[in-house]
Amino acid sequence: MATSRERDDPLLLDRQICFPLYAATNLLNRRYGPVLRPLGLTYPQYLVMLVLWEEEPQTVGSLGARLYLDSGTLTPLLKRMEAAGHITRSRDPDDERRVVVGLTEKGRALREQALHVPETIASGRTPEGIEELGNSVRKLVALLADQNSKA
Amino acid sequence: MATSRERDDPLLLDRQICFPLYAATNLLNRRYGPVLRPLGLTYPQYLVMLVLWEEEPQTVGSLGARLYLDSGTLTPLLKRMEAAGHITRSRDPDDERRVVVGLTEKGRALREQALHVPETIASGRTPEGIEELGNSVRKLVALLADQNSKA
DNA sequence: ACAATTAATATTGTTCGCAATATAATTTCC
DNA sequence: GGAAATTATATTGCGAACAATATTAATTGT
Repeated sequence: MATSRERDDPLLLDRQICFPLYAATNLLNRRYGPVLRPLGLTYPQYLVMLVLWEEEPQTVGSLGARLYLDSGTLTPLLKRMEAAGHITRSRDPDDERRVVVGLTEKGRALREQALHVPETIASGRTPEGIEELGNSVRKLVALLADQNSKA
Repeated sequence: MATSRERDDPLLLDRQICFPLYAATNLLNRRYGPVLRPLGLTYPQYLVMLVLWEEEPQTVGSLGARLYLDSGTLTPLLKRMEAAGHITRSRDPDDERRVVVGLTEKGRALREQALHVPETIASGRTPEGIEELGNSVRKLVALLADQNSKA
């Protein structure tokens, strides 16, 4: 009889593409934690700062579009960042539905310290072809985002 | 003066390898949700079932080692799965520190329905070289897990 | 044998992440 | 110009995910 360990079993954990992505994300998040803690940021908060350091101000919606997160996630996260003094939140006078997110001086200054983060994370052996891997996952993200938006 | 938009800025969001992994995981989780809901499973619960369908019973520790999760995550998750009737939890009589996790009949039967999950998720266009991508991410996971354990 | 150490899991507190829903402002369309 | 539809954000409720700590059982050293 067929067992659950057959090579062509579609449910083998090691055949799931999703699982290594899930595991890598958890492991990376665990690695970023101690590095970002001295900056007073969590990993998703760090991503918000990366976006704001590139372009500021942004609306909640534009941040969500860039990071693939919705307001249910962003609103409380941004409130915590506001309480920590990193960002400002205010209604757009021209369209009161929008909330405009900007950097405080403290938030802008934090960029200097954050410059060390990437190399700190990458210290130690970096796997072969990490650049190519990044590009492949970016394509996957684009495809998933496109398919999700159509569904 | 140097702006934050320079091509070699280490803080550009699009240069971060971590971000596409994070985004892909979120997008995939969002896609699995509706597919798994009829089975009464969340995505991490589905992963636990995949492991148990391969080999049963398992301890909390062996599940955590396989999925790169600790007891703080697994204990409440397994309790919810027990409450849902998918699994059993009991102390190992030979070593009362261990909690042994097994499948109920309902949990075993669920495998039939789960057989359709992978193809349902993969329906639609699959990106070029998805196999190779899986292997690359698996290598990254192995490296990260190794480095984290040594730290 | 028994105190000290180690191992396995559980608990607590905080922060995501999302679906579903609610609220309020703006556009559209007649 | 005003009702209806749309847009943008917020709220609620639930399920992860993890650090730090606690609890209990097994193992080790003397």
